[in-house]
Amino acid sequence: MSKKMPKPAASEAAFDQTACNCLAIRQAARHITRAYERHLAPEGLRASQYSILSKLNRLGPLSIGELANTMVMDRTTLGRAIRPLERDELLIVDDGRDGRTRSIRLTSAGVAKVKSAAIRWRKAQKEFELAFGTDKAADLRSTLLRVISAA
Amino acid sequence: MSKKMPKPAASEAAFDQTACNCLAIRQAARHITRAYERHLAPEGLRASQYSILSKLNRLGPLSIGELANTMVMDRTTLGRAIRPLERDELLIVDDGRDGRTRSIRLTSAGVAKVKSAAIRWRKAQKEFELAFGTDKAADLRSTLLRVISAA
DNA sequence: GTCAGAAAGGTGCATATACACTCATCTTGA
DNA sequence: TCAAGATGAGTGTATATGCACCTTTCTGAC
Repeated sequence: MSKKMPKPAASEAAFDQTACNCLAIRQAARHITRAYERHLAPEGLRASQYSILSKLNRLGPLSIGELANTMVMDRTTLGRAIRPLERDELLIVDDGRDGRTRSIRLTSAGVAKVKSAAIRWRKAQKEFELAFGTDKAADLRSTLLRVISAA
Repeated sequence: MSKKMPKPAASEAAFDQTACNCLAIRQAARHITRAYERHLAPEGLRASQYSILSKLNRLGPLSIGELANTMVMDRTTLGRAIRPLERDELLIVDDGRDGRTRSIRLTSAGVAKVKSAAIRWRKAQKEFELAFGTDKAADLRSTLLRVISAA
């Protein structure tokens, strides 16, 4: 067997229990999320909440489904994720273009929150890229985009 | 400003709201997790549950803290994650080496579950690597390991 | 031996995540 | 016009995630 081989042959790689792509990315995601959330905590925002506000700020009002798509998130997950933000009056959900669709948009408080939280986000981003490398981070992001579009 | 520049200068990259490392990795993690969980669903296992069982199978009995560390997971998260597995009698938690520590180990049903689930896992792994590339996947995993150790 | 601090774990709380299922609305073809 | 299928969203359920705070147990210095 290949017990002592440092690298299994490519044909065997898919059977190496220690080489799980899913575990690898989930671990890294947990790690990075914790780091970013430590920075965002003073604003009372979780990482995904900041992402949602930031997206809305850049793209303008979106439906539940549209926002979920841009976040690579299940529609039902997003539908619940916006509730704390709605409760805190950072965004408003009202009727969309037809009777089925709902439209999510930032309030002025939401816009202000994005603005102040962005300062924290930048620190998190800088901290990560200082340790990991700015170019490496850019490469990683583009790789992760390919993950989403490829598989 | 640089509205039409396809790539902001490196010095500005950290301020590009669309270049969030945290969002990028969380999106990709959601995407991959969904794919793997679709394969694992017939076994009644979530992705992290399979990871836990697989780790225990390879490493033998571990304490809560040890297992949490190897999973890059908070201790309290893991402490709760094992409960469904304990309930389903795939693992057992008993006393560890001293009065504080607890020891988690697979039952024979747990070992059997890892074995049957591994077949599904292999299919998920193959499916992903077929679309993304086996070598690219190996590169990605090593990059993600550096993410964890670097930042 | 005792007490301070470290170490291991558990609980309360809030949010994150997605599937199966259901409901309401819209669109389209007959 | 109206019924079938498509589309958008909400609910029920179960697990995932980690912080703040707490208790128990251990370890060392004295």
